[in-house]
Amino acid sequence: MKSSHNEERIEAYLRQYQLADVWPEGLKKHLQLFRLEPDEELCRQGEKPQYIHLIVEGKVKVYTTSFEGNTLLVAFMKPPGLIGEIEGVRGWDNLNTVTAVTEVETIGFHKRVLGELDGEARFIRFLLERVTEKFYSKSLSLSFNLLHPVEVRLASYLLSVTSDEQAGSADGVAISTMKDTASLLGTSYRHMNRVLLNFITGGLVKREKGELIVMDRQGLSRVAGRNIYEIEDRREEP
Amino acid sequence: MKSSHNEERIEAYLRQYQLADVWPEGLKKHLQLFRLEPDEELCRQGEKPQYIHLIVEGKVKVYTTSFEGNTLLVAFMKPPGLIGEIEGVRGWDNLNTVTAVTEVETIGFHKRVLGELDGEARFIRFLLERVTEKFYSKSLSLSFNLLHPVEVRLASYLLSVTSDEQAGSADGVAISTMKDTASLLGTSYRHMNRVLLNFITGGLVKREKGELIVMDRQGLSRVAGRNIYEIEDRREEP
DNA sequence: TGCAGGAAAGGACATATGTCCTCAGCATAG
DNA sequence: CTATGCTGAGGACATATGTCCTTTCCTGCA
Repeated sequence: MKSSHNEERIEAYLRQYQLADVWPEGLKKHLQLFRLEPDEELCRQGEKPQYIHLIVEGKVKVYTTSFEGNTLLVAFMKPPGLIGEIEGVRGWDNLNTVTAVTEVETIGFHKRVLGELDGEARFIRFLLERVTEKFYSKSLSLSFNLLHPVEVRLASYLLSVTSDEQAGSADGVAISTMKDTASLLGTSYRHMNRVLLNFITGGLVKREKGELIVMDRQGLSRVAGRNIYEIEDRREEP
Repeated sequence: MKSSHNEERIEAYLRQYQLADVWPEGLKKHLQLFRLEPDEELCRQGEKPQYIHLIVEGKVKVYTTSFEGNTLLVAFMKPPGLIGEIEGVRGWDNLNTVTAVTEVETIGFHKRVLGELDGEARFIRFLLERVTEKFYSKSLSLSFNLLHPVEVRLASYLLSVTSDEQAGSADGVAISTMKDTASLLGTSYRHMNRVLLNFITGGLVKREKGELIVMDRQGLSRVAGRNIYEIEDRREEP
């Protein structure tokens, strides 16, 4: 993870996401720009968090490991998502592990700065709104897991890890990572394989020298219902 | 649901839960004391929320109904839990239905008052902390559901609905409500019955003229592992 | 008294998923 | 080139859970 202080780009991002007037002036001088390669770790469950990050570019995945050792996919997050704010506010250790799926850029500041912002009602209000939003997404994604079979979750997952970027072209997932994927989805590798076989039979995906190629996004979407792992904006009601 | 303006009791409660200095003065004159009988509804999923409630007495259960019609137990909540603050902050409709398990008292204020508190950093900060806490509990309880069989969830549930109050004495649950219970636990009545049969065989509970009697809390606890539906305080790290 | 109808219990079977094991293919050391 | 060992695919079986149906029992009403 590399960091820099490129102020223009930071400013540009803040403006892009309309945060320029929410973030207190006193905070701005502490902001850093971070950059991660795919698979790089932004933070790890159980460790003391150092920075609070705003994702401004790319996509990360958030997962958690249970006491028994199972891992569980919590969410994918895209701009303008916050990472580490809950732990930062509470002084907890990280609840989740976050890794980059694509190339990622974040704007971060050290959690120590949070202490200086106690009086900044506006910023705290901003945090509050983000946390409520996250709460909602988490509710949604976990009940999604609870209420849908692996087939649906896997379809949803495949759509998430391969989406947009090269929209038209065939988009591969390394099979070597599929083992982790299985546990991320809360199932066994064996079972995922079974489900995968169905997808292959149905022409939705195909295996090709160590990669999994999505052939039919439409078809996968049909299986997935709504692609619930993605965190979207939720409109406010008037 | 009955409401009153008994200021002394409200004050006493606020002091009891050490909230007297957090809640802005301007808010205090809007506070009302609510009282609910068992099974009474505090709020219903999908409706526009009117009040934000602080539970000061008794226990409520929080559940959600999915698009497909399955209901899912989200949590039990005891003092000093907040209800409706997330929806209130965001202007959403209620995400969950909340009903009283025991007799319940809450301190509530109309959500309209929230708008007047925008500048009250301290109170917003208070809300923020509650929401993060809730976020944590929700994470825990939903992954609990996801990672444990019905047997464990049912044991946990039985401990929750019958707990403390009459600690020693046999404590009954109406079987007629067990159908709802099944769907609250995210399983079918049929399956719950199967599990129940095991409990009965094992002497953990017994059936008796329309009631289910917990015979062996110890034993149930052993099955439940940690009784996860209860929302406890989570200590902050220094 | 006897019957319709509903609630509770549980039987039978199907499906979803987990665990353990085997087998084939490939890579790499010797 | 062959032995060794790993990785990925998939077979066999067990378990957890869902769906549908039948039986039993009670209750209110004709």
